Parts: sequence; structure tokens; C-alpha cells
Amino acid sequence: MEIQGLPGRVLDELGPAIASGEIPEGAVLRGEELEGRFGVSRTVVREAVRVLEGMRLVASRRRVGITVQPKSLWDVFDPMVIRWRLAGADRPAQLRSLGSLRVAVEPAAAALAATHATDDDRRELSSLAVELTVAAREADLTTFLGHDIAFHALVLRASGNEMFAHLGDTVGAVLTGRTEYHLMPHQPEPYAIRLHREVADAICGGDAAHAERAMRTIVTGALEELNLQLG
Amino acid sequence: MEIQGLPGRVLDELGPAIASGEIPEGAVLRGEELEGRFGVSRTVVREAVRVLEGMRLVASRRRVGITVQPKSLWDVFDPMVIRWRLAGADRPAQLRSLGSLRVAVEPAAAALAATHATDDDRRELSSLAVELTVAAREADLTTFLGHDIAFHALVLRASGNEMFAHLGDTVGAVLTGRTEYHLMPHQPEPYAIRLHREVADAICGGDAAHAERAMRTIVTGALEELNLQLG
DNA sequence: GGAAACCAAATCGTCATACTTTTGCGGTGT
DNA sequence: ACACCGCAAAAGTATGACGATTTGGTTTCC
Repeated sequence: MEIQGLPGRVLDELGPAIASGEIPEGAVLRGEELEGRFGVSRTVVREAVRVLEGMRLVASRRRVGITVQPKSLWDVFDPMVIRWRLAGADRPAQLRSLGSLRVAVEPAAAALAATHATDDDRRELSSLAVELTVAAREADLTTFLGHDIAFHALVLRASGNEMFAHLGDTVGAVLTGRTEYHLMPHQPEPYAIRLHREVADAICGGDAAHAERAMRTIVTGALEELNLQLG
Repeated sequence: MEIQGLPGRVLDELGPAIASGEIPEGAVLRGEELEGRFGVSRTVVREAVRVLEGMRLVASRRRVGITVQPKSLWDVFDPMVIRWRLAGADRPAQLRSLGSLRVAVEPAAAALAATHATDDDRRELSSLAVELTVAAREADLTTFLGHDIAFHALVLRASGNEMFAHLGDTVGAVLTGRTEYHLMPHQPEPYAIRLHREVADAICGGDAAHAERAMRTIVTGALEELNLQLG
């Protein structure tokens, strides 16, 4: 799901450098300079820069060059920007922002899912909840992570709201990052697991209020844990 | 805040055509065809297409052309995509999605603002609330809309969460669209106005729960009104 | 007759180059 | 000190040439 070819390669290097703050706000790059730095032609550099411009990471102006925009203008919802920031020095801030977003969105999505989910969704949700429980009991963190991601993505998708649905990948990235960087307990808490089952049961039973409450407990717990770990 | 030059012009025509569904999913465009259609060179077409590719609206593949991606892959949080969809045939669906998003995010933002807002924020919020009241009493819809947008944007910004803050413009676009298309009462409801004052007072007083509750009443009301109007 | 291998055309991808347009900066003159 | 003017630097655009790759048909061989 990446941009292909040479512009993609330029992007993969330039994007993270900017998103992580390595190239600071206000810095000015020249197209010619980038050509040399990456050993590609003008065409390629220009296309990569155009994409960064679409994300509002940079602005290109005649006679001056390609200037890195202030962070406040960045498209912070762009999946690439989120990935780049999660991978770089901005990771703590990005995790915090996403944590709050999850607290806002996921309970609402769970409530909607309770009334909008298809029968297939409900079945899959139930089975994910039990597999989650099994993986947790066996302390199989990799399998657990996969099912956890699938669970949250499914709830978001089952909400029937396309915007919520698109946060699935982002939430997945958060969960992955949290595990990779050891920002969560090495063994999933039994209480959190039970809450997942509760969410699944409530959604299957059409109990929106209960699903919302249980999901809110999950995500606020995750946010508190995060704030604890990050100080 | 637009992309400049010829690629921008191509984008302004091609983007809405795709986002509105006028060019359907799976449709295939050829670069050369676009050159003729817009009377510009390959360079320009390619850069515009790259930006659309960055938004996941299209994918460009050798020997086949530029194919419009299924809607489920679009970056539905991209401000340009949102604007294009709001302007086109997808407006109802887009308004519904954004309505649910507001219900999820704005109460959370209000709660955060109650503890994170600066003194300047609180002052400005208060003054916006009274100006809002005045404009509503005088039935000055244009001024009211401006203050309403500023109010919600300020709450989102004062939350201290950069992702919430970036939804300010989007919410502004929703409110503008709602007014333009006469999807709201021609005169603001006094009850809704009072709730805005309540939100402002709660945030100024640091009462997070109260701010959240009042804001939730506002946005759920707006969503219900929307569902009423759209059937 | 069917399947596998092969070939050719179509289309994007990349590069090199020349020309155009904008604009910041410095110099010049009052 | 101020305003004006011109130059040069940088991005913007256009075009021609070539390379890479994928698709789809065609041929060839069991």
C-alpha cells in the first residue's frame, strides 16, 4: 500500500526526516540539492515533493525553494504522516494524540456497531474475543497482538461509519508500536481481556450503552497506562 | 492554502470528479488522455496524479493506466477529499460521517479544554459565546456562522490535542455546508445557543464533565437535525 | 485441442534539456 | 532614508528520447 518507484524511495527518506523533526520547521531545501542527495532526476524529486506538499509538510515557492511548514499545518491524519511520526522522535506525542483520539472514537464506534453490525461482523467479533482470550492465557504476545488489532479494526468497521473504519489501520499501528516499544505490560491484563469479551457480547446483543461503556474502559485504561509509561 | 500552478488546476477538476463519483471506481484514465483534456504537459498531469495517488484516490500502473481506487481505500480524512465530497454528490454521506465524528470528538475535546485551555483561550471562548448570542438574537446568520465556526474550532484547539485541533477546519466546512444548503433552521435555536454559553462557562470554570455533557448535547442535536433533514 | 512459452504493443517511469515565470535581493539614484 | 529598477536564482512547464513492465494475443509443442 505504498507509493511505488523512485518517488516512493525519496518519500520514504524525506518524509520521515521531516516528520520526525530531523529537518526542522522553516528549513529550506532546494530541488537541485535533493536531486544530488538521492541521485535521481528532477522529475522524481518534483513528484515526491508534490506529495509532501499534498500532506502540507512542505510548501514550494519560486525563487526561495522548498520550505518545511510549521507542524501546525501538517495533515496529522494522513496515515503516512502518522507512521513516520510514530517511527521517529515524535513518537511519544503521536501516541498521546492517538490515545485521546481512541478514547473519543472507539466508544462511539462500539455503540454504533451494536446497532449497525452485520451478523457476520457479530460472529467474527465473538470468535476474535475468544481467540484473544486464549492467546492471552498462553502468553502468546504475537498472536494476541494480531487478534487485538483485528478486534478493534472490526469494531470500527462494523460501526458503519467510513471515517471510523479508516482509523482501523491507525489503531493497529498504535497497538503494534506499543507492543514493539514495550509500552504495555508484558502479559495482557486479565481485566482488559474480560472487557474485550464484554464489548463483543454487548455488540452481539445490541446493547449499545454497554458496548460503549466497556470500550471506554478499555481505551481510557490504555491511555492511562501510556501516560504512566511516558511519564 | 491550495496547491498552486497548473497541477493545482488539474487537481481542482479531477479531484472533485473522482471524489463525487462522477468518475466511478475502477475507471481507467490514461495520462495522455488527461494531457489533452486539460491542455497541459505530461509533467503537470503526472504531478497531479501523484497527489491523487497520495490520497489513495487513484493508483497508477504500467501498461494499464490510472485506475480509480475503490472508495474504501480513500484517505477520507484528507481535507481536500472531504471538501470535494462535501461539494459533490456524496455530500449527504459525508455529512453523516462527519456528524458522527463530531459526536465522538467534540465532547472529548471540550472535556480536555476544561483542563488544558490557556487563559487567553478561556477569555476568547467567553467573548465568542456572547457574540454568538448577540448574532443569533439579531438573526444575523452570516455573523453567527462565523462565530459558531470560531467557537468550535477554538474548543478543538484548546483541547491541546493536535489531532483534535486539525478537525477545526473540517468542522467549519460542515457548518458552512449545513448553512449553505439550508440544512439547519433558518434561525438558530435559543436552546442551542444557551448550550454554547454553557460549554464556554464550563470550560472557563474547569468543569470538564459539564463541558463534555453540554457539548455532547449540541453535537447530538446537530446530528439528529441532520438525519431529520436528510431523511 | 489444450497448455505453456513467447513475442509485441501499450503505457507508465525516468532522464536530460531547454525555455518560462516569478520573486527576492542588491544596487542605484534621488 | 526611501523608492525604484534590474538581475539572477529558483521553481514551473514543455518536450523528446529511452527504459521497464505488464498485458494479451499468438505461436508452438505436446
